[in-house]
Amino acid sequence: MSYKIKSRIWIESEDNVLLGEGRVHLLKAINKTGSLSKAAKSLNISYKKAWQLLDSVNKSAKKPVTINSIGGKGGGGAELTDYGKSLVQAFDEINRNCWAFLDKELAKIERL
Amino acid sequence: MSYKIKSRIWIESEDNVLLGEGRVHLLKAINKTGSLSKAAKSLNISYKKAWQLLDSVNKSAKKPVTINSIGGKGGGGAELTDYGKSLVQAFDEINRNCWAFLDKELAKIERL
DNA sequence: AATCGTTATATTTGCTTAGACATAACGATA
DNA sequence: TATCGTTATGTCTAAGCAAATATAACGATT
Repeated sequence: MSYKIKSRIWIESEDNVLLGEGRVHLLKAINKTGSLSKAAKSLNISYKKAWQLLDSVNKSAKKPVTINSIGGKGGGGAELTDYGKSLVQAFDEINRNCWAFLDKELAKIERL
Repeated sequence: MSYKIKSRIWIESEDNVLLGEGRVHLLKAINKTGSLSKAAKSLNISYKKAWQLLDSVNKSAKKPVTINSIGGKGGGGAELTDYGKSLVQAFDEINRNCWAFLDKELAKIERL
């Protein structure tokens, strides 16, 4: 009962990271705010870091994860593609399943 | 097929880390060499880092994980207790099971 | 009591990484 | 064509963390 088991999972393609917890948080924030800069602010990370993360996600994904537009109405913005939304959903599901799985496994330590 | 899913798991008690991959590597090396300093060398980490890791393990464990002796024949040494050995074994098993579990889950991403 | 290799611990040095700052490019709208 | 808020990118500084260095304490063996 007194121990907690924790995990971090991430998905790589080649040697780039496609998705991890930070990247998924960012994608969710983009979906909520419609803009990369607003998403960065809401997560309290610098715009640059957010941009680098998003760039790396789009570069290692098979299909575009976001559509980014520069200039125009409101200066531009970013929004998730359907593919991006389903990636986020799948990652969350895997993560939740992993936690549940590990919680069961932890018993092997508790009973020692 | 082109994506890989990776994970790191660790076990906490209160807010100290009991076991993680680095700590388990260290425990295995101690078991092999019979000494903390030799274990550190074999893992290419500084003695100080090794000592800090081991100290934190022993502080957060319910029972002693290693027996460390200072001075005496050969200057001293460190060896795993039976409890320590079974902790290492259990952690390895959980880790392997987690990998297998996640490999199956990855299909949810591949088929998007 | 002198030796030896170890555990145990503090201090300082260096390096990688994150953050702050600055600025260019863009295009719809007015 | 001037404005505006955004995306996109470079540079420089700061800070946190890892590594290197130094040294004390220890006790069986000789």
